[in-house]
Amino acid sequence: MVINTTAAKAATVESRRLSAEDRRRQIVQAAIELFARKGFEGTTTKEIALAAGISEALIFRHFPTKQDLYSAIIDFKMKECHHVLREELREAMTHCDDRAFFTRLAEEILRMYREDPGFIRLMLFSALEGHELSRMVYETHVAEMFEELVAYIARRVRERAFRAVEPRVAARAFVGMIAHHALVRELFDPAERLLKLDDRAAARAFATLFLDGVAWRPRRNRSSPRRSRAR
Amino acid sequence: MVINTTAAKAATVESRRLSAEDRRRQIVQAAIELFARKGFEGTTTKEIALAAGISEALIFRHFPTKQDLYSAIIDFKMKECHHVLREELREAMTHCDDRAFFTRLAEEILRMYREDPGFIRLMLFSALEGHELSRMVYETHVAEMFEELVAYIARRVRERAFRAVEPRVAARAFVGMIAHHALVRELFDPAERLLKLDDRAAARAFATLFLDGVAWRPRRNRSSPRRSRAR
DNA sequence: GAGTGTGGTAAGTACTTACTTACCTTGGGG
DNA sequence: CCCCAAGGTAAGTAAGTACTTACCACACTC
Repeated sequence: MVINTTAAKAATVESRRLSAEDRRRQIVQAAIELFARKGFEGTTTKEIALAAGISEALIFRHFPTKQDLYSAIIDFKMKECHHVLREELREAMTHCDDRAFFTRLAEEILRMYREDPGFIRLMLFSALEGHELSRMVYETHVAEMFEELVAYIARRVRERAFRAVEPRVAARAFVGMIAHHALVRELFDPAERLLKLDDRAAARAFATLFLDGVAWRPRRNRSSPRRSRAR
Repeated sequence: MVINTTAAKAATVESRRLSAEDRRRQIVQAAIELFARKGFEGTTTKEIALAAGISEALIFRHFPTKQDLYSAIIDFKMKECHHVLREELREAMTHCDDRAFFTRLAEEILRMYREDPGFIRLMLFSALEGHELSRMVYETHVAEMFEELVAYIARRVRERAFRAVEPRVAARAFVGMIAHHALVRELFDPAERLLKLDDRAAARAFATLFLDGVAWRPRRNRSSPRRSRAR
């Protein structure tokens, strides 16, 4: 098994004389981490250099300006995102297995937030600081996923499996439950004081809630007491 | 009608020799606006001075450090927030008018985001940059509102008006729909390309969705065709 | 093994930052 | 009227900041 010399070195000595491409990638990685933690404005090129274990000058050899480094991050993240819905989701869609579809979708979103919290922080910083990253990701990847979800809901409405809800509203509502929950846990309540819930249980609960609502309604085989559902 | 001299001047001449208290307040206001737009790190004391129409030195006469200015903002915002649920909401609660309660609650949240987008930006920047503001507001005001909502849902579950949902999960879900929608519009899709919806319609739609879910279920007086709601 | 191109850095530069100092200005009470 | 405390500022300072310059080191070719 032949190993790339530079890669081998990088792995062992923690970087000495990488190829330009490897070094660029390494700098981008370090920058992503720092921008996600402290924002673009809050991060200095010196810190990035330190984190990457190199001199500040080397950053500027690879990226003429700090802004160019940010642009490289955008390219990197735009390529990395592969948000075409996963196979099992498509399968649930074609089988009209709503419960499975929405549960899995929720799990996917929660997994994304859990596995790469830096990305959501990057997106938020980007949106707040007015950089392009968030706009680009939102207009391509997020919009694409959203439209697929809308299309599915619209179909289920046509098929009379769903009530006559506005598909775009329903889609926003469902994604909202999940994304808000994940965001709150990441940003505001990491100790989960207000709500402690593992991802699978959350996905199941939100999917159920989305499909059935909370208001009690009579089922065939039940007959519990019930009070006003006024107006 | 007797008018405070300094206040009168402030109103007309746009600030000349204010009282210390008035000046402090004015500086805090200017800082809030800038921190909300560009974050703590992204805002310079010079900019704040310019926005307030005073010299930089004056800021430091009133606030020893930039961080102290931020702390003053926290105090200010903590007092300003008065999130005890409004009267009409309490009324809907006691009357068990679920439809009205959840619609109004959604309207309130949407109104808050709409009227003071700066506040949510401040909260997000605070959480991302790791300052105290977001933690304090969340642990007091947000938690308080959340617990009231949880209590209401729990009661409605006991009364068999709601299915046996986990109240905290349901509360998170409902707030999530609304907050996510408002956040997306503020940060990612101000042009409302993915979903255009005025606040009243949104509140109504989300409340309905929360109460009834999307899945079609037979009603007394209807009999539409319907397909699998598998598993 | 001299030459050369590429990876890498130490030590700057010009400018900005949060924060100071030393000094004016004003209004209201004696 | 005059005085002085409190409001206000011009002009700093030291420590960053993004970015440069001039130079070194090593691998590889001829």
